[in-house]
Amino acid sequence: MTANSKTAKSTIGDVSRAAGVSEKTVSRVLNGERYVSADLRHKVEEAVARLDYRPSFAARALAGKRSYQIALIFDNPSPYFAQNIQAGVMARCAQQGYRMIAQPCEAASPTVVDEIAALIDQAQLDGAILTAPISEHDGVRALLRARGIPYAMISPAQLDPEVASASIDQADGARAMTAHLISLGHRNIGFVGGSERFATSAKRLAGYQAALAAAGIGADPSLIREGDYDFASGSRAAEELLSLAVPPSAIFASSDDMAAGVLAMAHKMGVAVPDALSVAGFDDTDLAAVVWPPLTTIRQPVRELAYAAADLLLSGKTEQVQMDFELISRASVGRG
Amino acid sequence: MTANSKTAKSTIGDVSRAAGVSEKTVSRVLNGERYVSADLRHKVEEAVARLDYRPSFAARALAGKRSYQIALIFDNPSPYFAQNIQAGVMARCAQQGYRMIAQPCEAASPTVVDEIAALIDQAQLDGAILTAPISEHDGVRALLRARGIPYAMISPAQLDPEVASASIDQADGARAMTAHLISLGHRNIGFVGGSERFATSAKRLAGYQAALAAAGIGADPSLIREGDYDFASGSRAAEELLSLAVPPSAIFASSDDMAAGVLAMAHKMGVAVPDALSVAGFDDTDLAAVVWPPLTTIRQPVRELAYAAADLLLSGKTEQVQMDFELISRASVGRG
DNA sequence: TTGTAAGCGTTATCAA
DNA sequence: TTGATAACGCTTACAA
Repeated sequence: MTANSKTAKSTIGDVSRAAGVSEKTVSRVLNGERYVSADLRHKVEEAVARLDYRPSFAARALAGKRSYQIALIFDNPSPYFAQNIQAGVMARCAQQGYRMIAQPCEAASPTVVDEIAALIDQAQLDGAILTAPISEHDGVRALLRARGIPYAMISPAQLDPEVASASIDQADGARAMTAHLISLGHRNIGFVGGSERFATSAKRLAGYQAALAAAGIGADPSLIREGDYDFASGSRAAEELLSLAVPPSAIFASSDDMAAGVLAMAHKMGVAVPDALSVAGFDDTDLAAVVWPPLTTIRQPVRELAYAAADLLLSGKTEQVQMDFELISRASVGRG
Repeated sequence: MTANSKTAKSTIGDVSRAAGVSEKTVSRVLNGERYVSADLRHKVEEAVARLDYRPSFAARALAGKRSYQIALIFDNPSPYFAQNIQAGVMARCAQQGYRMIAQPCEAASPTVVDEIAALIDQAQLDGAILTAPISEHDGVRALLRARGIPYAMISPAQLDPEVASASIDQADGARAMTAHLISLGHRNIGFVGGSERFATSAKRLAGYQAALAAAGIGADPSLIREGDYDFASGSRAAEELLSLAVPPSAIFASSDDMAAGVLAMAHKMGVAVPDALSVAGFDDTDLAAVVWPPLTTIRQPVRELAYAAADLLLSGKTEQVQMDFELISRASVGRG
C-alpha cells in the first residue's frame, strides 16, 4: 500500500485495469450480480481491496435506476426520539449500502409538500420513512404515491394495508399500564392525556378507560386532564389533580415529559413519591428514564421500530409490523 | 401549470428548450455566473419557475468540482445538543443550496477514520463540521487536511488559527457562574466536574477555581468531585457533598444532566432547593432547563454556534469566532 | 459468462 | 456574451 493509496480516489476504470477485466465485470461484482466466474470475482475483489476503491454515489445515481438514498422525514418530536430513530434507520441503511438523508420539517407548514418534492427530484430518492405526524399528512403521502416512492411509517395513527409500518399497540400499552396500577391496589387513578395533534392521544385514553371498565371501576371525568406532551402541562395537570378533595393515589401521564412534570409538582407540593403517589408514564423518548428514576413506564422500543421500518422499506415489503412494548417498573428494577 | 408538472422531473435540457437558449446558459444562470445578459437571464428564470425545475445533485456532483454536500460529524453527545446543532447547520445549508449529511460516529472506534474516508470519497464532500470530541481527533483532522476538505469546528478544545471554529469561553462561563453564586452570598460552593474525555472539563474547573481565588475564598479540595457528565454521576457526587460535615450551600455541576442528578438527590435527601441549597448547571443540552426549572445555568447558544460554524465553512473563512454565553437565573426568570 | 457502446444530467473547456 | 463539445464515473442495453 503506497502512501498515495490513502489520498487517491480510484475509479472503476482503475479497478478494471488492475484486475485485468472490463469495467462491466467490476460493476457486476460490486452489485452482486450473477454470471461472474469465481476466478474473475476473486480478482476483482482483490483489486478493490488493494486500491481501497469505493463507488461514487453521484455516478451510481446518475447512471442507474437507484440512488441508494432514502429520506427520514420527521417533524421535530422529542430530540431523544428523533436521535434514536435516526440512529436506528441510519445503522440499517449503512449495513445495506444505503445512505439516509435526514429531513426535518413542519407538518403544519404550507410548504412541506414542496420541500419534499424538491428532495425527491434533487436527490432521486429511492424511498422514505415517515414518523408521526408526517405519517398522517395526506399531501405528503399523496406526493410519495404520485412519484412512485415507496415508504414506511413508524408508529402511524392508522395502519394502512398498502403501506409498510412498524408500531406498537398504543391502546393496549395504556391498558396494560392502567391494569398494572390497578393490580397494585390503586382505584383512584388520574390520567394526563396528550394533545389532539397526535392521533395516539385518543388511543391511550381509550386504553386507560378500557382497563378501568374491565376492573369494574367507574369512570370519573374529574380524574382526566388534557396536557400538551410537555413538562409544563404535566406539572399543571398534577397540580389540579393533587388539589382535588380526594386526590388520586396514582397518576398516569401519557408522555414521559408530562410524567416528569407530574413528579416535579408532587415534590413541590410535598406529596411523597412513591409512598403517597405512584407516577406512571408513557415513554416515547427515554427522557424520563434518564432523568427521573422513580417512574413506571410503558416503553416503546424506539430503536427496534426504526430497524423494522428500515428493513421493511429496503426489502420492499409492505407489511404492518406490530412490536411489543415493555412495562418497566422502576420499583422492581430498583434504579433510584 | 399542467397536472403533469407535479410529477414530471424536468432537466436542464427542457429548460433550455423552453427558454430558447443553450444548456450552458441555463447553467450559468443557475450558478449565478457573470456574463449573462439580463434578457436571457430573465427568460431562463421564467422557464425554470414554469417547469418547476430543480437541478440534480448527482449530476452536479459528477460533472462539477463541487457536490454541494457537507457532512456534520459528531460523536453521540446529548440528543438535545445533537438535534440543535443538526437543525442549525441544516438550516444554513438549505439557505445556500447545500445539503447536510449527518454522520454520527464514535471517536474511540478504530474505524472512524476509515468511515469518514469512505464518506469523503463516496459523497465527494465539499466540507465538514466537527463537534467535540471529534474535533480533538488527530486522525480525523489529518485525514481532512490530507484530502483537502475544509472544515469548521464547534466548541473545540483548542482554537487552531488555521481552522474555522465557533465557540464560547468555557472557563469564563464557569467563572461567571461561580462569581454569581458568590455574589448571592455563597462561600461554600461544591463543584461537580466532567469526565476527562472532554477537554472542556478542565477549563470549567479552572474557571470555578479562578472565581473563588478572585473572591479570596480558599480552595477546599473536598468540595470538588469528578463526574461523568450524566445524571447518575451527578446524584452520586451530590450524595457525597451533602453528607459532608459542613455541606455546601450551593453546588455547581458542570453539565446539566449532572445538575439534574444533584437536584434529584437533594430532593431525596430532604434538602430544600433553593432555600437550603442552590443548584447551578452548565448547560450543553437544554435538558435541565426543560425538565428542572429551579436551576441557574450557563447556557451555550447552541443554535447560534451551529449557524456560525456553517456560515464560516460555506463562506470559506478561517476565523475563530467567540460567542457569548448566557447566565440564566431561574429565580429571576421565575419559571418554576 | 464476458465485453462493447451508449447515455444518465450537469459543468468545464474552448471556440465563436 | 453565447454556445458546441467533451468529459464526470457509473449502469443499462445489447452483443459476443
